[in-house]
Amino acid sequence: MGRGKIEIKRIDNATSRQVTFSKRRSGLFKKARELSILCDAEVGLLVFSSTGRLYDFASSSMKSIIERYNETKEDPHQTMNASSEAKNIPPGIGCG
Amino acid sequence: MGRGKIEIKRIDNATSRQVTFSKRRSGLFKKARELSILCDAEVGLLVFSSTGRLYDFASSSMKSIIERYNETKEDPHQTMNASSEAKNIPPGIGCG
DNA sequence: AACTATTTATAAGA
DNA sequence: TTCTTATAAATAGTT
Repeated sequence: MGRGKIEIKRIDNATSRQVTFSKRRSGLFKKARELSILCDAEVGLLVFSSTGRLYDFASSSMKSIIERYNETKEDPHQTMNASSEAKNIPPGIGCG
Repeated sequence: MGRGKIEIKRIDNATSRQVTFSKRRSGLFKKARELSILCDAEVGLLVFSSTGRLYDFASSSMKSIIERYNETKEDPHQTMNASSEAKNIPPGIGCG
């Protein structure tokens, strides 16, 4: 979205990269917040800039979200999950 | 962005909420990935739907991102951080 | 930091 | 739930 289309590849110019990081980070966090509110979802977002600074957002508390993540990973049964690492079939959807 | 503007508040209708969740989740993950590539950032995103399903994205490995997060929280010195929970002053920006 | 021309995302609807 | 379309938002390049 902008004056021109861009390729999704690392921005070489450090200044442009910093400016884009600032703009897109802002947009990403806004959307993470909106998703959590609109859809009643629990969202945790962690971003480390290339200079090592941390930016985070958590709809509840990051600690509880990470704990829930770890529990879900240990016990995939409790709620079933569809992570990008362990693809699976949604429970009760399309399995009538 | 759509046929009409919407308020950012929980969507009551369960079906609409599910549809919106699906669309926006997709957009959020796409942008998380783009930010990590364009700006050479380390990004971790955790989303639990209201039905308890987990969706995640990690530009490297979620484990390492969580560890880095915990380390940064324990030792705010190593790189300084600007989390939403602990506001602070950006190092070397706007300071003289 | 502000400004817009454009590209994207997406709310409704089919 | 996938596809389409009108419109709202995000943002790339510029100032």
